[in-house]
Amino acid sequence: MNSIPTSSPLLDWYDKHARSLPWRTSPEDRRLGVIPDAYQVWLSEVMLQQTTVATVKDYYVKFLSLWPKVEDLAGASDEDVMKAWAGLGYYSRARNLKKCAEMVAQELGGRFPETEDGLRALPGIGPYTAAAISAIAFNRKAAVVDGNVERVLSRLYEITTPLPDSKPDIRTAMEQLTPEDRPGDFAQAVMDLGATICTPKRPACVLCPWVDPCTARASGLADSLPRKAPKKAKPTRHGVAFVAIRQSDNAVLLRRRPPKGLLGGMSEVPGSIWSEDFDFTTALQHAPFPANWQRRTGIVKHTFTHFHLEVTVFRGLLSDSLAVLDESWWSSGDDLAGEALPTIMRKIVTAGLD
DNA sequence: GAATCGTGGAC
DNA sequence: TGTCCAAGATT
Repeated sequence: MNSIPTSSPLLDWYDKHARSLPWRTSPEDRRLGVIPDAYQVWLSEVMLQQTTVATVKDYYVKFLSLWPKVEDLAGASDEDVMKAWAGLGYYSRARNLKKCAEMVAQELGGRFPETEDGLRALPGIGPYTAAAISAIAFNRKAAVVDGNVERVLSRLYEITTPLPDSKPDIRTAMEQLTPEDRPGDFAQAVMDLGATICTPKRPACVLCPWVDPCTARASGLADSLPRKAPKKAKPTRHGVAFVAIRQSDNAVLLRRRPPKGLLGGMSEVPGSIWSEDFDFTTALQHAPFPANWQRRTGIVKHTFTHFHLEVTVFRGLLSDSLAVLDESWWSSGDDLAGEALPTIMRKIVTAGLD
């Protein structure tokens, strides 16, 4: 055992075991000369940033159906894009997606740049996504480094330095490992290997095409790599939210969040800020208007990237339609279902309507 | 360099 | 129930 790692065994494995995904050009089709659509590659890669394949699939199909070409997406309204993205998370991706589509359609003649530098200049495209698009859509040699690659190469070369300090070494290794011939398939092969064989826990080393050259496998360290710097604890923030219900049609009062920051540009029900030392004695001061607000039993709990949230929900039943306040609107039925409501807000609305 | 920025599934 | 973490980018 302990040969020098090369791309060949992995590419051979990929030819047999590549996952079939809606945005992927299979190795067979590639051999037949099928050219991937850069728009489709870009769309999928942005959606896949920190998001699982299973979650992305339906959103990808929906977006491609709504906006088949980059010009279609560029011509869509910001609101429609945010509505279609609702629930997928990391909403700055959706804002940047729209900006990027506009730049490609209006300034680049509808064609995505082929180089990493050219791609990197577009909003929402960082080092990973630029390399992925360049390699997958344009068959250019680029070191595609994502979380899978970090894990697979940390084990293959037994890199014991904790992430993120080990990133430079991992990048260098990926640059040297990536073949001139099939850089896109190779990148996807490493990612498929990481997703199905070289998994974070209990890797299936006996099935791995790189088992021979894998030094972590030889030393028994595979399942303990990569090492990572310890994470910070999440504090818990509290707040209140108000579900105003128009009794005639069960419409709910909504408003827009500020364009940047947490859930930026998305819709919400009126409520307080969320803080660690929220003062519940002033809860009703955050209501959109005076009413017979009734506290719902149970608290809506949600966890964001860097804090836990516990929201106390109030419901108010309105017999007459009040004059709608600044930048607010009523929404019911199919309209409500299609609103740009992030998951936390859907939980709150559900709690209010129960 | 460290923080910010969502969500759902696996264990 | 809590933690991990998934095809990261931006500031």
